[in-house]
Amino acid sequence: MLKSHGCGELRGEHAGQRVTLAGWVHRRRDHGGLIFIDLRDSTGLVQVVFHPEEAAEATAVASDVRAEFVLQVRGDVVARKAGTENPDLPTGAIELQAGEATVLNASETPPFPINSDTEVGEAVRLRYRYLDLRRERMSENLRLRHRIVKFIRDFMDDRGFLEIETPVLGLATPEGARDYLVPSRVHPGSFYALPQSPQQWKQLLMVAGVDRYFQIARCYRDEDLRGDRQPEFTQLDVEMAFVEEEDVLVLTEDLYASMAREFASERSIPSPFPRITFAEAMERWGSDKPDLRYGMEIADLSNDVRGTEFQVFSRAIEQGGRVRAIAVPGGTDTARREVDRLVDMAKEQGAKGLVWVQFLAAGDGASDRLEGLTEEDVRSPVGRFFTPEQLGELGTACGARRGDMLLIAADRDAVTSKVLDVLRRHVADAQGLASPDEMAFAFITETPMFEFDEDEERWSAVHHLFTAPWEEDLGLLEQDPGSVRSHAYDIICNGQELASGSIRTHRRDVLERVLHTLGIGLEEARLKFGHMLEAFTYGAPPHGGIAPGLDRTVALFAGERDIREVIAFPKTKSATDLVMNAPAPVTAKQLREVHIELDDEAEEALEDRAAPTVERPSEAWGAAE
RNA sequence: GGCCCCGUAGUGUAGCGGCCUAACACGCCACCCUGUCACGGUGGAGAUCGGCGGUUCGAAUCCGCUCGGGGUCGCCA
Repeated sequence: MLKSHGCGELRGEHAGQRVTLAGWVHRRRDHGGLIFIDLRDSTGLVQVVFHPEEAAEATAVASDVRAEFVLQVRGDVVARKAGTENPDLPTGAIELQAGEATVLNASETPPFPINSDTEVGEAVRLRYRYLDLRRERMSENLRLRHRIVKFIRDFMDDRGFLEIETPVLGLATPEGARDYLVPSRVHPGSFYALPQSPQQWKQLLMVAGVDRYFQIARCYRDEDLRGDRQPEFTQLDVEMAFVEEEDVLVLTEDLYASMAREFASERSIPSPFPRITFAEAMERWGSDKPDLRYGMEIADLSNDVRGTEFQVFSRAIEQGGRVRAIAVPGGTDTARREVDRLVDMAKEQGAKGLVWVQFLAAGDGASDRLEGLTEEDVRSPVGRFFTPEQLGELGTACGARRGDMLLIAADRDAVTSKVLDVLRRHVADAQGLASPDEMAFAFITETPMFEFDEDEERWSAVHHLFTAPWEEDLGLLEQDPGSVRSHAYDIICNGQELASGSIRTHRRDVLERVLHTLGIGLEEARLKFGHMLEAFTYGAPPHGGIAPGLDRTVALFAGERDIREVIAFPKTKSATDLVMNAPAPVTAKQLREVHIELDDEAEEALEDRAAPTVERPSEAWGAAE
């Protein structure tokens, strides 16, 4: 080894020892004689002192060294002189008196500072990801991710789960996301698909008699990206045989509660995790993944406004919709411009409009209840349709006080839910209502089995087609698919879905009826799912599972908003890798081998293909090899 | 695929028709400084404003296209 200790490991008790360290020059403080260097490696930082009188050669080396040079130093660990300790540093009680120093490698000045957490543009960070990962925040995220993965492996192992790898080269699936395809050289015209998840493999493992399976599995989806979506991401894939919904939920709660204790002991979690049905979540928050850290629940005002002459409300109700609202605390202070913005946001979500009512704050000491309101106490575009008392009653129904603002939407439930959910989250964000010290876990259960796809005019599976419908709803499968409940469930936290799973249909007859409802004919089913249908005829055990998103889970514990911050080498929004510059064209020979021909669009795109925007000084260097 | 935002020295920002011969901070280079730890001091180098085209007497500033990054809706679980 080129070093005897990690830089960050040294403590007072090491004083007097002779050690060898190796690491990067984090920062250099040259006093024109005496030189201090903060040496950094994966374990942390330590201060190295170079005394010109005691180690002239080493000091000469130190004076030529620059940021990010790789340096090896041999010397004595000494307690710092009284008054020169640094309490901000774990190693601040001691320092290394350099005896010898060797430059193991020089470094160009990095494109952005490694030794400070200055904000740097995404593109530059991704282009030089290996340098970005050297920075404290990123290296801590990598470390946390490792600890979480290790924790999960130990946790699953303790409970008798077997980690089994499944193929990456598989079969394209007709349902769900777009597949990444891999052309076959040996079978001209045929393609593998990268797995969107190991869903079918893990169910086959259940048929194989593996009672308890898990895998830290990479999944691939060729869809447009977001801050919380990458083309390749990682799931903790879990499946169990001979279980019911309750068993999976209990395991999942145990896992997340344990992780929260281990990695976020300072944050509060609910115990037990609330169970909320899908229908209740939509009713109270308009979302299947509500942020439960704050209130502003949706109230149904339909009965209060049923007979109103304000047609926006009455007509919406006549047409089968409802009038629903949330009360924004302190919303009366909202500037007119911001209120207009809320109206625009509502329209973007498909609402025809948004009615708002502001209840002006009462004078000092007066009650803030919505009683005895006068014209002056209320501000609203629909003021002339309602008396102040009527508006006050609407407000009271929403739990509003004086000073608050009602946001009222009138439409089909699908629209009002979506609109009020977006507004609720927006307002909470703007007002900082969500406490960072809270992790509001909850399960969402009784998810509908199907939803109607308006575009394709057919039913599609909300979770996926192997999900088991409720036994008591089986009769509705053909007549009223929309009201069939399923044994699909999600675990959510702070407005994010962390995992979803289900009890599967292990019976072939039920699976065939589900396929029928989805409009997948027997012939097509045999072609795409024949292996599953077949496997289920050989004594498939009842089984079910769940698949937590690992990236989101780590991001949650790391306090990161964006899963890119917890992935070592993420891709940009356009699914490119800025480090390697992938994807890239391949040679004509490679294309011929896999029997692929480019169309005109592809040829044109290759001609216009932009040179890398960021200069690559190292390219000439690489080309010489 | 639609809509929106951004693109100025190495990094982060300012400038938003002529005052820009492009400013500031950090970084970088040189010199000075023996106890600092975001060390300090003095001096200096460094961008023609992502690219292309247009408007204008005049463009970093306005317009169009394009490339790249990001957000959002669709898509995706």
